[in-house]
Amino acid sequence: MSQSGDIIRKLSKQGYRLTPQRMMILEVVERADSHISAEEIYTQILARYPHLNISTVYRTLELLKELGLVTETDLGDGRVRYHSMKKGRHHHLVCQKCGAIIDLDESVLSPLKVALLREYKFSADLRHLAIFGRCANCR
Amino acid sequence: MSQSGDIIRKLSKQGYRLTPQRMMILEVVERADSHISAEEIYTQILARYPHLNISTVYRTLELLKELGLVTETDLGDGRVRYHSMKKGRHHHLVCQKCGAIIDLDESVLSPLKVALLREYKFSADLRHLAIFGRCANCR
DNA sequence: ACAGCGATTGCAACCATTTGCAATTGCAAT
DNA sequence: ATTGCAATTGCAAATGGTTGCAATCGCTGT
Repeated sequence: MSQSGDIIRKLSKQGYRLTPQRMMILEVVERADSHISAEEIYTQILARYPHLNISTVYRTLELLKELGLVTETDLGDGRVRYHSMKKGRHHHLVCQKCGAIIDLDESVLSPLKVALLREYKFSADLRHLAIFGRCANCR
Repeated sequence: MSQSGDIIRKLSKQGYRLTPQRMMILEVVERADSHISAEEIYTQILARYPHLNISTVYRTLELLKELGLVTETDLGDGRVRYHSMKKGRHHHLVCQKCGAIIDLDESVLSPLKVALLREYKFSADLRHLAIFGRCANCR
């Protein structure tokens, strides 16, 4: 964790405490192959360290979101998934028929972001979106 | 309910049954001032007609969504809200600081829809979106 | 090293929504 | 009008996530 120092500083600078639970949760999210659910984070940590409650996982993920370290997205499978911001921004197209998930570059949404800013003076938080619809094969 | 005929035909044509519960739920959604929650639909009907279960409300709303009669949207207050399709399409900008909700014309999202169709051959279902961020006053 | 205080955690209860299943009911054929 | 059967409902349990509160713990100043 060469980058932990940054995060530790970021936390303590804003008056947040560095607890073992927080460190482990952040570590699991950063290590994760890709999008990981709260339950998955919870059971992974519990296997090695039994002093953790699921509500702490949710509260910590909320904090990491506010600090801009993770993003969340709902791919439509009844649970929210989290993703380390360090691993790059992107979005998803989710086919409602076959379930295919197509990754989408951030740039596709920049015109929308610009339009909302210009026409409504609204700064949209389009960090990690899931857009539902039908893929090429399912129409 | 001058339009009920349409809906009744639409239901029975596809093998769905016309139950009193369904009729009342649809009626309440169509009558509603604007975006209404499942719980609100449930209690409104229960006041006059006691044979209704909340899970029937959810299942009926799911059906009405599939038939294109209602849309749902999550304005970030921990419950999903429903809206009659007959009352026009629109989207919402939700300010995460002050909670302001700005209504958005459908047209703002058409360039995105076109781009996704052209570049990804993906037909996006952008029926009733909530976009989160910061409004003009809160930046 | 220790005390004090506020931040954080665990716990249990709660909330909105979904699901499996048996009982009921709408509707088509008779 | 009656029957048969699949669609629908009600119920109760389960799911993912949130919250209030008392107990605990990290950090700052001594």
